[in-house]
Amino acid sequence: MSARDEQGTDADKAVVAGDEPPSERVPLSRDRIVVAAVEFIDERGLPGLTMRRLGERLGVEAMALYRYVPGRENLLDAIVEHVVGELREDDDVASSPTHGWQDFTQRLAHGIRRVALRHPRVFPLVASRPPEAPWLRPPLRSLEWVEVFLEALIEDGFSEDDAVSAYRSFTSFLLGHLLLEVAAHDADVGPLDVLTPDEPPGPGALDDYPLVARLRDELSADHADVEFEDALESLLARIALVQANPAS
Amino acid sequence: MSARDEQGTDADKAVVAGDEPPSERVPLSRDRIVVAAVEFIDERGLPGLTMRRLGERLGVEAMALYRYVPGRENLLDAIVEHVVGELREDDDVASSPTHGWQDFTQRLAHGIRRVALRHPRVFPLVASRPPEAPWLRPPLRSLEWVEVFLEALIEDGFSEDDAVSAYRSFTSFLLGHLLLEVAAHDADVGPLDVLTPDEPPGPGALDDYPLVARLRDELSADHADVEFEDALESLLARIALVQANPAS
DNA sequence: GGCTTACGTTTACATCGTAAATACCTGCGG
DNA sequence: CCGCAGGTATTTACGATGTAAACGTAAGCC
Repeated sequence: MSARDEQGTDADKAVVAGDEPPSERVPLSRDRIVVAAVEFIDERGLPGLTMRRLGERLGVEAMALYRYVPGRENLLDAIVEHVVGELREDDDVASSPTHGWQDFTQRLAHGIRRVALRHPRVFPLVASRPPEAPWLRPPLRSLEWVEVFLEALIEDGFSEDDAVSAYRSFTSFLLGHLLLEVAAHDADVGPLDVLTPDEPPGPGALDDYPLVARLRDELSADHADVEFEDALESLLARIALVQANPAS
Repeated sequence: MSARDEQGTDADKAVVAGDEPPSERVPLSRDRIVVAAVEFIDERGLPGLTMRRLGERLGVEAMALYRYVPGRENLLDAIVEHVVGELREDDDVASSPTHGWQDFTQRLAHGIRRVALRHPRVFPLVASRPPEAPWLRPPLRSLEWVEVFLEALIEDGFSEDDAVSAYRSFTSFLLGHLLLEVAAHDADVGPLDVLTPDEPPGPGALDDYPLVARLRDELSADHADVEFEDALESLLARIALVQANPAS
């Protein structure tokens, strides 16, 4: 899946560039399908995605997709891979650590956060699809990133075990924060399509919960930015401790 | 799920066996349905749960369920509520904080972890069902627990804003850790039923990722217990900082 | 022309959630 | 005993979904 797969979306470009005048239907391709599927979920949510509707969006019958995608489950995997793959095109995230592990992991975290916020309705999929291997922990589900993460720490003097343990903390942190951030922003992985989110809880519903009632504004407020920053900083500080003090 | 449910299809037998002479068929009930559904997911995974199969397990046609449950989506919500509700029956988790916020939140965290580990295939549902209100952050999706959490902190001198912010950190932490722990232990929210987990990655697949290859044992190792402990402790320490120093 | 090959469509089927109508008690007043 | 009323479960039915299999169709090549 490398030699020929740039042909996907860019097949269009080649055509637009205008080599071949007659009968120019862009043929389907795995890449075009996946991209369309991501757009679809961004717009209408995961539960709305069906093979037939996706085909429709591509001007094609559902069954045509099966030439490029073995089935729906596989398509979902491909979607996850594609979205996580956007990290590679993020110039703020170095593909190899050049300014130390803190700089690198900071950038990596923010890069993933950008992905999550760009595709809030896809992210739960990234979070919950069963990983292919135990070491591919969401949301960092790609061998490349695991490798480079470990490399960054070990190069900076972490023991191997400490690097692995940092990797675990890092992914847990990202997963929890981003899943909740994204859920606040939008989400619905489960139910139907746009399903009205129920009226704001009936008055009196909070009567037995005075603190929640009193703090509901603050509880609903969106401080995701600074919270992410603070928690990330604190996590990295904690990780740094074990590096400075290899005894523990 | 204990005294009488080995029955299922043969509620008749119990009757024939003749304990209670007249009219002793256990009637269906919302609770029986939810309990059966949780068991079902525990055994066969979320994707295997269909109305028909659940009916079958209860010795009943699918449509019978609709008298007690408005539909599948509602059932899923009820499942989540039920499972989170198990917290109330956990004697190690105080229903109101009596030994200070640290003790309380520690116990709460461990209680939720116990729930997650008891129902690893249900937990992703707890994590990903769209919350009813922005302040009901998974996995603490119940007004009661939010209220008592805030109460614990505020009673111990936290400002209201600090309590809310601690609540946020706490839930993010739990969600990330438990989701990943549970995913390692089992999981599959997405695909079909028991779907073999693919053979251990073909040899040579890791050739380009020497660190991952070298560390794969450590990467697959299960240190969830101590990791959870350490991370929780560190989180609580961080939270304690802001309490001790209300300036920041 | 007639092949082959690539791509998309048609048709078909099992399974799903669920609406509506129906059948099956079981206890009641006559 | 009758019928009958209300609750409970079943039957039947429909539209939507994922996907297997067969079929059409068009382009390139001999």
